Amino acid sequence: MNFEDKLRASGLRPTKQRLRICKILFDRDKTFHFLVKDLVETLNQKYDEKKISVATVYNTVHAFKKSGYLKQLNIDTIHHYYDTNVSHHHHFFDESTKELIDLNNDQVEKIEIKKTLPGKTISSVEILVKIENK
Amino acid sequence: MNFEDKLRASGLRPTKQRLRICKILFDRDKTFHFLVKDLVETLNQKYDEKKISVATVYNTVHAFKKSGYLKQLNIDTIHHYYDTNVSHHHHFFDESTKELIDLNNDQVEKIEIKKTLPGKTISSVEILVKIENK
DNA sequence: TTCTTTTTTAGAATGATTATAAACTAGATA
DNA sequence: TATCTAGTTTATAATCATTCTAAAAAAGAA
Repeated sequence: MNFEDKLRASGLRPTKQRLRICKILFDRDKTFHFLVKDLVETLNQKYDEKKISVATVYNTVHAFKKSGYLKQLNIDTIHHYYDTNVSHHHHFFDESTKELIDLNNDQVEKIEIKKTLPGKTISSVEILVKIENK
Repeated sequence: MNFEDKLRASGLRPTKQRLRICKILFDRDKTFHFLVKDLVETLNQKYDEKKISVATVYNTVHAFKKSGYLKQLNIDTIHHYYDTNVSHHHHFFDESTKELIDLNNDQVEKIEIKKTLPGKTISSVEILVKIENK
């Protein structure tokens, strides 16, 4: 799916700013974890004729999250990461570097939750493996 | 361990304010999950002759966290929960009510992580089970 | 073009948390 | 008990990510 379609599928017109955001987020073959402030910085370094506003970046990220192209991760106390890998998977969080690393489903034994809660249904099961330097 | 000792063990003098915080946090037999803002509110409702300042509450909570009497949980996007249950365990997070529920180790099959990362060691493995109303 | 709607933007507002610096207290000592 | 000193509390300001606002700019249709 090209960027224009991705944008239109999210109910957004393919504007210059939004296409630039797409280029950075999806123009790669690997998973990409990012903080919005880093994304803004990257955009403004790359296209420095005119700075993109934080509001636009937030709006676009939210629209992508809503339409399922991004997943939000709350790991660190303050910052919220986004992940371009929206398939079900888990994460390592490197406490030394504050880096996120994907941990695929098939790299973890199936998790069985023995406790059930009446009237409730499980919407997701996520493992966070915190790691640090040996 | 009484509150005075708990405080002294955290390198804190047992002041009136800190004892009040202890009373609310540890004077119960069950796990207690809380947000700092709720704790401040509770304190000020209970002892309303003179309001306790947020700074004191944060300082005390941080000291307890540092000395291992509290565990911090980053689940919700904005708020950070603290948990008086510092033993290793997992959580349900009810997305409908924003409530946290403990999930003990023995209620989950042992998790095996097949992926290893060179130079890194695992410091914790935490499961977050998101639930919602059926 | 011209019109209407959507988008972008700078800057203000918000809300949790942290820092600051001055007033206050605990505990020790004389 | 009075005094001293270090630790504590507090109000207030500062910070930082995020959201809101309202006006200017751009897109797309007619």
